[in-house]
Amino acid sequence: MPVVVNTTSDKTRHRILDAAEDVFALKGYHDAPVEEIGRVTSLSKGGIYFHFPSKEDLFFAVLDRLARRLESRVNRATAAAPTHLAGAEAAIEAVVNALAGKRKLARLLLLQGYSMGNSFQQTRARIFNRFAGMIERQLNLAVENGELPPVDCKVAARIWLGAISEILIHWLYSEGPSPEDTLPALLKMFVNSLTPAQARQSGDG
Amino acid sequence: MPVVVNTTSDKTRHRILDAAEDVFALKGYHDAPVEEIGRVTSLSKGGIYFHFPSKEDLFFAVLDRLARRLESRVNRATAAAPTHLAGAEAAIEAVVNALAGKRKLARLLLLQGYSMGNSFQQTRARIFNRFAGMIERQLNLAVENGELPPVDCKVAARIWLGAISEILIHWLYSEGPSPEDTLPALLKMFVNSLTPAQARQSGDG
DNA sequence: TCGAACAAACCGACCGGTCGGTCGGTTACC
DNA sequence: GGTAACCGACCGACCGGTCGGTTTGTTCGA
Repeated sequence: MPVVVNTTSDKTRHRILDAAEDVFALKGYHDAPVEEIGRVTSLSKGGIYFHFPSKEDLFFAVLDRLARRLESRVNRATAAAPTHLAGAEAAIEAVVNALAGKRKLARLLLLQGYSMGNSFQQTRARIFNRFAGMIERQLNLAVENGELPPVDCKVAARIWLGAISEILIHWLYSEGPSPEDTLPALLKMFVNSLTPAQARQSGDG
Repeated sequence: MPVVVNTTSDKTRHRILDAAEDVFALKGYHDAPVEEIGRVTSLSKGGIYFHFPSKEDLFFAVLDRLARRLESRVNRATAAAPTHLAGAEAAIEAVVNALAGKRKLARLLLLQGYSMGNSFQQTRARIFNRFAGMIERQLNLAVENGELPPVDCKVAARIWLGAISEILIHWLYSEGPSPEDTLPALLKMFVNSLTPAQARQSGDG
């Protein structure tokens, strides 16, 4: 039942993906010559092209693998949550935690994805849409379940996806503390944003 | 007092910036040959290079001009707001409104730089930091003024900058309705996120 | 056990095209 | 006649992709 195929070829394929992940993450699409991926793999350019039809395809394969891994991690986190709202929080937390420790992967997923130019945009959109969808689904369930008042879940999911993305990107440059430290504040605002505000007393400061 | 210099040269410089704005916005940095900017300007490649030392410099000049314009627009909006919290809202609204009507500029500011490679990241960070700072300042004032309870204004500003950025990017891809339509929902969540939530009743659905 | 036969995996020189940047020269204007 | 503005042919580097050829591994018949 498991799809066991060509062992040798498969192993090499993964070696190439690993190397490409490193090189693309570090240099971006255009500044990463295929030859360099070959160097890291101890393979020639021809060897790479034996396994992948083009540089673009290789790049897409790297991103897809990464997104799939992250996605399953998020799914596990949401499944373990006691409520749907907690599931949404867990989803956000999972993404941040997964990328906070790994600058390389964060760079790849959040920045270098754009580096290919216009032809890549659909893929970026697809990946981000998938994650937005995961948050949105949790929020919808939370609303149906009465955990939340009716809110625009589509917009909310997009907002918070953007929020964590920007937090992570900023961390990538700023060399500041880990974004995991800002998680409590972020999650608090997240929940607050979805629940009606208390009647505010007029300013007294 | 205003720096009036070389009229001829200055005019051409602006013509080049205008053309570059178009071409870069449409094609992205990497896929926009300098010659094409020349074609639009009715100038030769050499003519371009007489006014700008490199393609990178030209691109940065385009971005700077755009960011500066947007910034002054935001400043005007915040200055006109009755409270500091309203100022923060106005800042967000101003950015969205400014870019919602102009796909071209939004693409340029939010996407097309990345194909330049890593040297773009610093500029991206600088621009985003400026806008985050503008929001943060308003929030700090609002807190000082008692319009808001104490919140982590740095994190909040970054979050909401990311939110509007992602909303706009998604709109750029999705060809959906204008992001101005999501503004009410967005601003409501924005204010809610900064104010303590009502005691929530336990789920009853 | 050997080795012929075949294919999968891999090599790396090379091609073709692109494009940033240069530079000797020309034009326009004072 | 001097200078700022501009031209455009050209250079050189880079790099994705190709392809004829070599190596490695596997199969199978004698």
